Amino acid sequence: MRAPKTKTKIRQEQIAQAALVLISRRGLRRLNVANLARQVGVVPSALYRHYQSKEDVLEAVLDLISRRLLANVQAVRQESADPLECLHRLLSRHVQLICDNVAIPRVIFSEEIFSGHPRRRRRVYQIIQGYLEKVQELIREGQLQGRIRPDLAPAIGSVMFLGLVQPAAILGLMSNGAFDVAGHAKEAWLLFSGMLQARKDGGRTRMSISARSRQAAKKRVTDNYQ
Amino acid sequence: MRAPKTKTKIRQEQIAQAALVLISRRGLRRLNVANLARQVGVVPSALYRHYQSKEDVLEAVLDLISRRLLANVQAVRQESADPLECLHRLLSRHVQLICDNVAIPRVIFSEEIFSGHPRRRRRVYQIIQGYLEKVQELIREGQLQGRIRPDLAPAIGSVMFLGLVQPAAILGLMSNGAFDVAGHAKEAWLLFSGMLQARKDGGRTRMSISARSRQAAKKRVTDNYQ
DNA sequence: CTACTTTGTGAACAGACATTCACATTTAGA
DNA sequence: TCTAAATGTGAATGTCTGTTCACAAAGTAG
Repeated sequence: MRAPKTKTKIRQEQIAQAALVLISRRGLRRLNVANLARQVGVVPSALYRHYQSKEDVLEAVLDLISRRLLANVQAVRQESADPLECLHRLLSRHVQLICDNVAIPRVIFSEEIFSGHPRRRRRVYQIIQGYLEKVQELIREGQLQGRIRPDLAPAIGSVMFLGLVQPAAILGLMSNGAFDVAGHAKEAWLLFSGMLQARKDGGRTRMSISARSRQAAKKRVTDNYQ
Repeated sequence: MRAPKTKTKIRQEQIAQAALVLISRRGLRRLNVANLARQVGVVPSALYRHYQSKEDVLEAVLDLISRRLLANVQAVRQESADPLECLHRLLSRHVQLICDNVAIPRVIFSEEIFSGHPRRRRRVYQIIQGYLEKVQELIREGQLQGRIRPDLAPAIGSVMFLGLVQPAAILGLMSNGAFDVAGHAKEAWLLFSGMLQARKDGGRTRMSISARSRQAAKKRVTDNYQ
């Protein structure tokens, strides 16, 4: 049976999506051109009309992942104006995303990335850094509003934020879903958010953070943007 | 040139070590029997005198990793009696270990594991769980001594502990060492240990934690051991 | 010294896999 | 309608890689 001819732009999208599905199902390791073609509904050699190599397909998959990650950031920003609440929602969405789409951690943690062509590794690094940037922005805004302790370096906080999900995600993958990722994230958030709001000294109430600290946070934001 | 005959027990150790070295250098993906044999100083087929398959070599590598992880736990327990101090030292040692030995995160995060034979995946899961167990014990002891807040579930705390290093380790891998793993761990520990010691209510000093909370922690220890 | 076991070697095999190419079919533009 | 470009197909190729096997050399027990 012959597959209907389809514009390259659309096929490229189909192929990337199909790859994501297959990776979710069987892992990056067992993603080969034959399976990918079958999933799309064409013959292996047809893929080469739309991508120059398997490498390029992988790159497209990375773009897909990046877009989905950043879409979550955009979504939570529209749902709430409170940075702390945004972070909370982002955590939930992130968990949801990687649970629905196991391919994401599979690809991000994959050996193929670490030891693969440096170009691909740099791409993944960019993706993670891009995501971290967004988290840092939220942290800075929280500091400006006095909802997050001003002595927290946003760079550290953002990586710790990732740390709330990442080990859990890995355990979830390896336990075949037995490990309760969402449950962990929920508990971990309670502790983490407590830490975000903690005061170094015990004297003041949560909302009356000193003006000097607020100034420091403001300065850091400015520094980071220049 | 012919390699000297060597007892299987010793060769097995050599092969596993060599594999770890090669994985550190070039990644699990590019570890093949040819390279491995060359590193050991024998011919490919010779490996099959000592291991039944490449799978088995990988298994031996996992054992090696497990032993090194647990050795750190044992070491810090001898260095200090204070559970909190133990955790701190464990963190430092862990960072040191994975920096010196990039193969460990490479293997643990590898796709080969997630999507490889279920037996291997279960083995890695066991290794991580074993490590987490030890961390949980330290947390429980800290709770008994009133140094760690009693309302923290050790299981959550232990996974969060892992989260202090894991994302950093990945960033370290992908940035080619540009990301400062040790620096992050240091900062993250300050925040994390603050969280461990935080009180839910603001009324008491750190050392006079309520007897009831201590009792709760004690009970959890008992529950977990039966 | 002899016989048996263990370890090492080189060659060869087999399967998986990405990629190429000549040819067929469909689409789009003039 | 005619032609050229775009897309799909089947077969074939070459490479990488784990594994096997018959044979050689070294150790070991009697």
